[in-house]
Amino acid sequence: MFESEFEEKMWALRQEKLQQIAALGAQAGLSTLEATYPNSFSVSATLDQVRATYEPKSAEELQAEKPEVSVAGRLMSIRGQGKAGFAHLQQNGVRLQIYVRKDEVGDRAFELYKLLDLGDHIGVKGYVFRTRTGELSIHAKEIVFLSKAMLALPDKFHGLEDTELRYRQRYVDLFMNTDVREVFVKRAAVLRALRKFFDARGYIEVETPMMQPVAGGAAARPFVTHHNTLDMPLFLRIAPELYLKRLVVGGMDRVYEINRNFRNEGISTRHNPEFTMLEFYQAYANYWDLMQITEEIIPFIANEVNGTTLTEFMGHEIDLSKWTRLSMREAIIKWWPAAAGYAPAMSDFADADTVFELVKRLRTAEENLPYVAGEPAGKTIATIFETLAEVHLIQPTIIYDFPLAVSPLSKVKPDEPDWVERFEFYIGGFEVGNAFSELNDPDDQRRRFEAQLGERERGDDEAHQMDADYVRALAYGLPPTGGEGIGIDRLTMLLTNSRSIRDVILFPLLRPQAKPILEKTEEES
RNA sequence: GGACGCGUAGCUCAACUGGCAGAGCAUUCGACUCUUAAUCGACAGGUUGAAGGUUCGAUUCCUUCCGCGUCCA
Repeated sequence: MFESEFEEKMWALRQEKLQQIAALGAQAGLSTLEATYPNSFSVSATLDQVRATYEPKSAEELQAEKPEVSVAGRLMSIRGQGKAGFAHLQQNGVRLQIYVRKDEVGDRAFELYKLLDLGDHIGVKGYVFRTRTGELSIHAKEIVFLSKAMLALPDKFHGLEDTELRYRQRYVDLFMNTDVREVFVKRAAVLRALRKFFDARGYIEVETPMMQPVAGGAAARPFVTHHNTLDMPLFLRIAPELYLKRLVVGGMDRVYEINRNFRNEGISTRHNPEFTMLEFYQAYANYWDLMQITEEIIPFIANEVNGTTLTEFMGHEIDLSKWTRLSMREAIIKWWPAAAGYAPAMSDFADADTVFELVKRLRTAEENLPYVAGEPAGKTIATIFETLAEVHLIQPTIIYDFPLAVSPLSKVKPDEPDWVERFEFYIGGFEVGNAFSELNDPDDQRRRFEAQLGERERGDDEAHQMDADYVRALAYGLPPTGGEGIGIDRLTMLLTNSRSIRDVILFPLLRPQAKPILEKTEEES
């Protein structure tokens, strides 16, 4: 069925128009298919190129030259004028006006012009000129029909504004809202800039399994699937981390991967179940080196994508070249709420009892702090940090030194065995990246996995699983290595001032719609 | 998972305290050979997200469900 009677009628009407277009084509010796759904059209330039070439020229210059072009695009506006008419073609988000006169294109082409609807694709041959109001246009000498829009376009002035419809019918969103197109052009520029950065520094781009027998490398619940022939369960990866470090063991000293991760958790303006992550690993580097690289790569990408390190995000002016570094403990102290009494001292983070005192003080201050009795103190500290500090981290900030308890893959600090050489960086009030000196002691790694299994039994289904083969890989010797992950969707949000992660993902996950959009059941003899 | 908000024509939106469901764009027909949110004239377009309830009467009030959004966890 159609969405409505309206759509069904329109579809039928446009089928009739196609038949009339076929009849016009037949007069020129074209078959019905050639006239209604031709399989190519030869253009001499894109609309963008026509603009770039002729925009600098005056009306007089163009009048003298009458440069001939052949262009194609989608009709986005049509203004009839009796025996003439104007229309706008759009291609790749760029519009160009065409001018059609019956006495110039002939009776048959003008008949065709009158059969055109908004959304149709046509080819136009003619010469470039300027209208009386100065708009660069193409004076048509020939019109070629290329493809019909069977459905009505959204309001030509307001476009498609309904958020749900924009996500569900991104194909409409993209041609109606050119700023949406711009976001995804920038997203592509982000990926290009990342590859440029790493390729120039001797990193090798690799692809590791998306389907893994053990989903490791992060704290998250995985999606489960099944391989029929092998009759085995598989998990969509939550991170490529453990495979990339296997590659460093294998002697690929510098590797990076840009690919999708899948996490079976909630959806929000910052979370989509599948998202794109960059991870890179560098042998003989530690987390201090990674901080250095982070402070280089973010401004580099901003410059490549936007031509500036300044970005406007949700009303904040952010300079991606100016960084602050704070340890996690310093950040908690800095943003300790006055209502919870005097700020903690460094020694308050030392053991479970003093950390629990902090929890009690925050509870009296009515801070909404998730806390599970019996959880490791380090986990509590990390939660306190997220609760108190995260929202303040608008300007680029590196938060370093994480509790061992929430970092099963990081190397401990030599002088503080409960803390690890790990940092996350925050921009715009959310986490963008995560990095650490990689744990490379296989015995220690095995013990950490076993501790995680304990957490899992305690009910934490995000705790890490045992990956025995990864431990075996480490046993062949992983050099001292630094590794980092950067969330590409979130980085793109920052560079495009997008409030929701769904605005930087072409097809964000939505619940299936109750009504089918267009389930054509018409019996076609 | 929780709180709040939204859902009316293909699109963008109205509809007062519960009283005949409307407009613009798009579509259809007509006029117009430099228009650009073209203009002018005429026509058509509705299961008000779904189901139930209150009421003489529900787009409006109530309940449940569906979808989306924002904030929180």
